[in-house]
Amino acid sequence: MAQSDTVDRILDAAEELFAERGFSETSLRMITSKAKVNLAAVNYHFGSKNALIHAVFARFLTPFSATLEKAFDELEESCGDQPPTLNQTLWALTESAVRMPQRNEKGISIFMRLLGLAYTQSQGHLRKFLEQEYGDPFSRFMRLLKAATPQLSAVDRYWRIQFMLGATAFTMSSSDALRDILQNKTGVETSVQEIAMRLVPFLAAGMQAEDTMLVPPKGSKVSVA
Amino acid sequence: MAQSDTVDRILDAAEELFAERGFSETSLRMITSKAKVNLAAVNYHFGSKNALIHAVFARFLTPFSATLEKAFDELEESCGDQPPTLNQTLWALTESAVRMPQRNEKGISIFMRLLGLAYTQSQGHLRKFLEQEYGDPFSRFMRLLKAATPQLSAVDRYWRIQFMLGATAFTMSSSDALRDILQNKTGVETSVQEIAMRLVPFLAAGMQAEDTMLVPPKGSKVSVA
DNA sequence: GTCTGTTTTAAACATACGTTTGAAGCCAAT
DNA sequence: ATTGGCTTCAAACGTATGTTTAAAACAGAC
Repeated sequence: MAQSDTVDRILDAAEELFAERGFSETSLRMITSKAKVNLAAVNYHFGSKNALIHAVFARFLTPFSATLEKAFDELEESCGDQPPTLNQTLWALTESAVRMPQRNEKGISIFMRLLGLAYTQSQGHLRKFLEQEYGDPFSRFMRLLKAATPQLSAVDRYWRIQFMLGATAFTMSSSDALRDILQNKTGVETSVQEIAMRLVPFLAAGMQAEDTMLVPPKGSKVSVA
Repeated sequence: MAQSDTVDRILDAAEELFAERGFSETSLRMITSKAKVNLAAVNYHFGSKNALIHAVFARFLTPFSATLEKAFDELEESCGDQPPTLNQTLWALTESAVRMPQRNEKGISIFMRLLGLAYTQSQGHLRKFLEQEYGDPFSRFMRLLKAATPQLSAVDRYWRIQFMLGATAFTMSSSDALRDILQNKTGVETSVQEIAMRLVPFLAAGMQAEDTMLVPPKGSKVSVA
């Protein structure tokens, strides 16, 4: 609560509403009324709705990318001249995400959902903003992946990275809903940490799959182009 | 052009625009002007924008689910009393999708993107519509997956299916863009069929991953809850 | 206490949206 | 030629959006 800082109250409300409903589906009036501030406050403090969206991402992503860079530094150092393994790389990313200081109990899952939305909901301005602001740690992650999977051809690696991104972004972007469904069906509670721990082995196994299965089973009508 | 059927022209334009920009970000005015029909035509022929969205999905999904049911029938028959394997099940789905008669060269990739959007862009009405209309083949697919992965716990299977859906929907939904990137970087051409053939082994491997990796590598600070 | 710059407020603005209306157009059957 | 049922059309409706305005409230410095 503190001294009722308007800017933070707006960011908190926006973060939550964006995650629940998406960007275009969330109006400034929803945000300001949830934040209990005047409608004009958003344009006064941020300039525009798009700038507010950027600010929501920056508030999480700036400290996160710093944490991630540090984790990669440590990892590479501890490996000496050997490149880190695939598992180590994926875990470094996962831990950096999970261990981020969280504003509230929902914390990380809200942000995962936002990242997923950023990817799927093709808001040009957001894509450009993220690329420009946080392209470096992303490229570094890509370089680590390349070193960790030397057995893959460039084309194979390219596609499998897309598959990984997809599984992650998609799952995280609806993780709340998915968790609720599972909760209702089986009574099992699932934390974001647990999802991540299930996701990593899945991704690692897929990434390292033998492509002997590339040939369809006999009788299949799909032909190799 | 045939006899300039307004309904089809609207469906074509809507399908393409929805896939490009999402549902809320596509206005009826964009659709009708792309389709070169009057604005009121949508409400006249479909009743509402939501009903138009449903119609776009139904036009593809109805024949597809019929094809898929047939493919599952054949598969189960050819297997006798043995349940189909994971690979067979995934291939049956893939082939049904790939072999659908396509209206144009983009065909399937447009529709994959729409399916991805339907999942992420949480449009309540769409979710309800799809569940109600096409829940049966989906449940059947789930049952086949369950029979093909008896070694997995229900919870593991649940999450891994989500990961599969994610990798698929995400990759396919942006496959055009991804293909172009790869084309520019390496000069390699990739068809949707080829993507599918790379995807299936990835999914199968992830699905069947040993979960011994569930324990983080030593030195990790992530604890099992 | 007055002044100065910042923040908040209520109101309005301009624009875009989905939807509705009622007249006009069309085309086959009478 | 006239009727009757679809279909198209231009125009308008009501509502919601992001943004701007100008006055009011506030805070700290002098």
